[in-house]
Amino acid sequence: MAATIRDIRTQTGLSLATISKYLNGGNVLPENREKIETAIRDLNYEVNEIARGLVTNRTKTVGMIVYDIESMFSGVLIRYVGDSLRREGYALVVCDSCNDERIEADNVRFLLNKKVDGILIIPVSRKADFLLRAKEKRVPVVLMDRSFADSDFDCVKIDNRMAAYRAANYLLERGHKKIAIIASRVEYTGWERFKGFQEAMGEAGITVPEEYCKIGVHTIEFGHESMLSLLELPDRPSAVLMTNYETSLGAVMAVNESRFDCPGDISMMGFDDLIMSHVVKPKLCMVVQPMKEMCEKAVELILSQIGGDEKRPPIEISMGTTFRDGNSVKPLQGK
Amino acid sequence: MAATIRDIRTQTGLSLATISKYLNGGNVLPENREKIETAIRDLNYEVNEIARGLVTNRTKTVGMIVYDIESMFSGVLIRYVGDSLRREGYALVVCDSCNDERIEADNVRFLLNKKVDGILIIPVSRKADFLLRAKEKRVPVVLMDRSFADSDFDCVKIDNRMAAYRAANYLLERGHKKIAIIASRVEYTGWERFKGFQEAMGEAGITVPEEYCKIGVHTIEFGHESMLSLLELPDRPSAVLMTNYETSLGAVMAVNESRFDCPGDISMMGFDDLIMSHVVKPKLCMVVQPMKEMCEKAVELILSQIGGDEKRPPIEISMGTTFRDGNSVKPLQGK
DNA sequence: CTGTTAGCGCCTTCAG
DNA sequence: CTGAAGGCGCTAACAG
Repeated sequence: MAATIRDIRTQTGLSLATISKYLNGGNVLPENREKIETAIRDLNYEVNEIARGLVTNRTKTVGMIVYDIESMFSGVLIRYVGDSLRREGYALVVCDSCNDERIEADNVRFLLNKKVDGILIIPVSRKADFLLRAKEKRVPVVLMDRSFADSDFDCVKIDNRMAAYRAANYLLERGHKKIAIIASRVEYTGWERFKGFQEAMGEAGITVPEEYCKIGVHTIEFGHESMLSLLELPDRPSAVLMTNYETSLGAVMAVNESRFDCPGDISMMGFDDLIMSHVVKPKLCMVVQPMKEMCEKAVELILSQIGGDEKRPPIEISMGTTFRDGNSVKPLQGK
Repeated sequence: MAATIRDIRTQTGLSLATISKYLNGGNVLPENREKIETAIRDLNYEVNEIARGLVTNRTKTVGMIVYDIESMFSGVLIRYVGDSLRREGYALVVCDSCNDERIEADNVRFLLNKKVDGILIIPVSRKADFLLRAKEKRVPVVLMDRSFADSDFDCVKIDNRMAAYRAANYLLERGHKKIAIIASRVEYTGWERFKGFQEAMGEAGITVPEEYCKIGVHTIEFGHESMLSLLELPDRPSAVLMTNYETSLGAVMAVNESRFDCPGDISMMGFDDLIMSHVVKPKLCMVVQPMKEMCEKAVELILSQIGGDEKRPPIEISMGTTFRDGNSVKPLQGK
């Protein structure tokens, strides 16, 4: 049996209160402190977090609900979040929504039942209803990567419209006019990015033909097939913007398998500098999200909610993106 | 405040014991059962797992330690394990060892401290020392994907040697003699597979030249650069075996970027049918691991240990692999 | 600074 | 089948 606080009492002759206080960083006479410390060592004592949790109503555990754990993007977020949390002694319980709103709602219930101290979530649903229970129970929630139309939750994401807007302008400035896009109607981010793209094109006075707009899902497959069909178009675009990691990867593969050359025949601009870019040829120009910073910020927010007694208004953080230069975009003569 | 068992008492007039028994599936008079059930609904009662855990010494939580959470392989395992566990009401706490033995040992300590009911682990270390503490505390452990030289833990994996052995023979039977391999000296599986490969080649009376053996790490980068350098060899191999998902992916990309054609100039055989294969050209021949089954089995084992009172001897399950046919291997005229 | 005394919410003997 | 009482390991007021 593991040693308990009582065993320490019998060995030191001190009272439970004193020992507890010591364990929680209170002030104790140096002489007693000494005694306790040796007792802890002798007995191999470790606090029982469960017992502590029962009284403090804290579990030192936070839940993270991701839209799809098989996506690279989720994987990276889990990693950074896990790291940051761990550094503060918190465990991370991961739940996968499999891109399904029903499962997502279920995940929230599950985590609340497990008494997590807070929930980080990359939501699938576009409405916040399913988070109501968390709010009722006053379990802090932080949205990541995506937000709701009128959310009053903390949220950490990037400015998706702006990112795509700037990406489109980058291409426009280099003389491209026939620009296609591979985006998503399912994923919030894909949709936002599509709007940013449209905005830039609109301002440039260009109407994007329908066959240049590949709006589907953020998967490797979709990126792949979209790029293939774009390449086969009679009036081939001169540049393509892929709005996330998976579609970027799929599109690059498609081009490399084809008889076309990038950037010779077609220019490409991607999203999310994960592994691929260090490997793939050509070196892809891309919009880079500050993944690590996002995660650290999200953890900071959730911990501040957990620790904070006075509740503050929700904070929505929109981070900027950066460009990574490559050689996948050819400047055209025009302009 | 959430409702407690006491609130149910006041509403039903029954005693705590009766209610508790009901909650744990015991027999209760139908009339009382009725009362309790309506009270539960009225009060929105949910058992407090924390409190229950304190007395039963169970948390309904298991930990999973993966060697590297950014690897696709880990991602898939986490997914299936999480699913199976969840179905039984268990939460999954994920820890990333970042391929570092020190972090790995720390993860074990952390999980034990969090009082998980069991630990699933894809180990980084090749020795089991760091798991001793778990054994002392009688926390069940199940190894996944990799095992130790003399482990007495439950373990679920594939027969790596045999898988590679058969893969090599597949190539040999189709007349290939100049076969190269991309494997790993770091990852247990890569090393095992390398041995299986060597065995098959040895039996075929072929000595594999040193420059055909790319032994490094299981990363996309390594697969990529290895394939590039193999392609540049004066005496180019006619076929290459990649021993895991990441190296397969990297190698395919390398070939597609190069001036060589698969299977025209070079044949390829990969490992692990994750996403890539549905996308990539050519359709890759590969060794497929029964990921889902492995995970289900692992969960079954850990739960049986958790639930079982009498302890049984450790079980080591070695699953078979299957082939997925493709068109990345060209039969040679010889033989 | 230290000790005493209650619980946190639940389960589990025991009697009845 | 039901009820009463004790305790899981720890924290949180209070007094001293």
